[in-house]
Amino acid sequence: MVRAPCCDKAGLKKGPWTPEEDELLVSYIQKHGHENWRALPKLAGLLRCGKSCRLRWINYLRPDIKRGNFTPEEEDAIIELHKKLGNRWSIIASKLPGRTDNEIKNVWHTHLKKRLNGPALSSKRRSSSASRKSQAARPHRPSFSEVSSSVTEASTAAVSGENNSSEIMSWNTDDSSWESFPIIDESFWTDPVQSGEPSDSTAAGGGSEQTQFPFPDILMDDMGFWYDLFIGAGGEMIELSHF
DNA sequence: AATGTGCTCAACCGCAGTCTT
DNA sequence: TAAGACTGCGGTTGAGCACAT
Repeated sequence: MVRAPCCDKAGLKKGPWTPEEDELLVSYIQKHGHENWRALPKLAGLLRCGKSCRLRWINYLRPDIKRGNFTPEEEDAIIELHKKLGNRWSIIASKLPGRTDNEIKNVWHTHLKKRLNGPALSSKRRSSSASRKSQAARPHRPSFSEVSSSVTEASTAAVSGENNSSEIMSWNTDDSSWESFPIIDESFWTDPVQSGEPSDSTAAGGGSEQTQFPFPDILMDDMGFWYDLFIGAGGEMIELSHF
């Protein structure tokens, strides 16, 4: 085989990422994208394996990560989707804009599972992340804007959290450019009008306990294929994909 | 104030599927 | 077609924090 041998772990750093490493990673991806994770750390000057870089980017440095606590609507969505899909966290995450599979997995194991199975949360902790007063002593967890603003201010001026912008940036690997998308704020989860009234199909069943929320709805067709629908801005149903 | 316990979450590990040569 | 490289996913772990005693 012509390819280089698999990840040589000797000398590669592990553990929490430093702000300097974050900056290197963001800076590199801004300029070159992330087509080859394995080669990326070397090219970016990082002593990390590609896997670690990918994880860091996907879970924390990506510009479209939604920060903050999970809303009750999001939690309900996770529960509903988990009923249908099981532990397919990446698919569940794809239905919750701005949330990562890792984050959802954590919330499920530490919070939602207990809410479903057992008695209410212990008296010691009544909310998950909401009760955390400070993250200061934790490993550095910067926002994308925090990292990228020190890299190239111009390219990230509209990133979430800055300038009260209503857009987030996303790297398009097809044409190696940044794309902007509307920010989905808290009201997205709580205001059904904003994202279009869900069709009757999700609310049908008169008085059923089925949660009504503006997420893609997972359905199974006659052939046994799962597919999902997303409620468009005008309330129309948009089929996204089969899986 | 000190200690113990439980919780959170960032990050790692290993596996499986896909891709490339 | 086979073999190895690469990517993505789910499970798990452990450091550090909050809260109770």
